[in-house]
Amino acid sequence: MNETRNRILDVALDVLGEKPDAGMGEIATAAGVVRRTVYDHFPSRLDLVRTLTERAVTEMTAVLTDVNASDADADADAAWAEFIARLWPLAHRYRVLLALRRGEFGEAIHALLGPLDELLAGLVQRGQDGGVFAKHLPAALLSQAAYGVVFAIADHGRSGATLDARAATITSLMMLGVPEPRATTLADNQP
Amino acid sequence: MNETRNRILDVALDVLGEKPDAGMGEIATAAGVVRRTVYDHFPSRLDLVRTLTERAVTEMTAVLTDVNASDADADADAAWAEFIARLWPLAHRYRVLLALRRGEFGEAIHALLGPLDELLAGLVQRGQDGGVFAKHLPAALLSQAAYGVVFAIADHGRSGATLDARAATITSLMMLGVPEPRATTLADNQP
DNA sequence: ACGCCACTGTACACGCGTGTGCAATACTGG
DNA sequence: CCAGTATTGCACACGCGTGTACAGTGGCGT
Repeated sequence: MNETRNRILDVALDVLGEKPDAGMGEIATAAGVVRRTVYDHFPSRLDLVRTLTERAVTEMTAVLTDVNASDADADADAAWAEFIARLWPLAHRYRVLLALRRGEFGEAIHALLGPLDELLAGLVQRGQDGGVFAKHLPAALLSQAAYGVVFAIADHGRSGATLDARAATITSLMMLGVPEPRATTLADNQP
Repeated sequence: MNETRNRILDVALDVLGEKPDAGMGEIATAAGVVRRTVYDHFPSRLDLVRTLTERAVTEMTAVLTDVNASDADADADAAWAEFIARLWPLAHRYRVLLALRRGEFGEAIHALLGPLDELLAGLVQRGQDGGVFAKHLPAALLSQAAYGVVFAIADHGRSGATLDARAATITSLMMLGVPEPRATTLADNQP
């Protein structure tokens, strides 16, 4: 059934989130299904992981493009703050991507994440050009570092606490070069 | 011979730096030795990794305690800047620790790194108490995030370029709450 | 009732990395 | 030159995860 497939996907995200190198067996059991069944839906482990990643990229890209569209006129720091706020629930859910990017399928995963990386870099670049973000690092690196920290914080105490969302927003803004008072204000002005 | 042992250790650091999940075979070959020989020096893979980690912790701790001692009177941000500057060559060398911390021996490695983490948190705490570091995150988390970024940058373009040391120092200082002008100054005042 | 379909259960082949055993061989210091 | 030690070269056992094969079972709609 298609419901089973989605359940496997959801459970896999949880399981891999806790243990990135979990095997098909563990995932199957956690999904209340037999290993063989998982292979019926996903011919190989890579297929599973790829599907998961595509899902993540799709959702995150949607958020980022939406933010870019609605804040096209605002300062990049405000856009970033809104992005992180809306990204937060996803960041915790897909925190496993951090670990997945290195190891086994790193190559394949990295490729899927590529387009998102470019969007991110673009936003940071806009901020640097506008003078709201610092230029101690090229946009490509700085954006990676900043959202890497966001994911790292999301991985922390294991829950999507709103408190942490605030901290993640502030921290990432500061490392982007936004002064603390302004960063705090932006983080608190989020819905 | 003891020289062989050290060579294995050195090579293992390189190999694992490139590919954290490299097997004993790859390490042995890279060291110009047979797999069996590696096992003569390190009974298990964990022994090898643990030895490597202990070495890293020892060297890094030495740097941090030394900095703490010589800058006990200075502001924490200056101490941090000096710490990163002196840590830099090691950070690149031991960048593999980032990956090692998760996966297989994560537990064991984490334990070894514990004492160092505390030192780090202590320094950040001092900065927070002194008002030079921001308090958007508890010292324990903030310190982890900050030196995580340093290692991440060290892992980037694959060389211990001095330029990157500067960027790493600035970035970490800013996320600790140090305003950009001050962060830049501190980064440039390093020997 | 019947057939379709998802899922189960079990078994097997395969590759791969770990760790061990042991005889043979190179090397080094006295 | 000889002894002792480091290193080599296989061989093997083991565990583990992947991916496949195939017969069996349960539900569900028509």
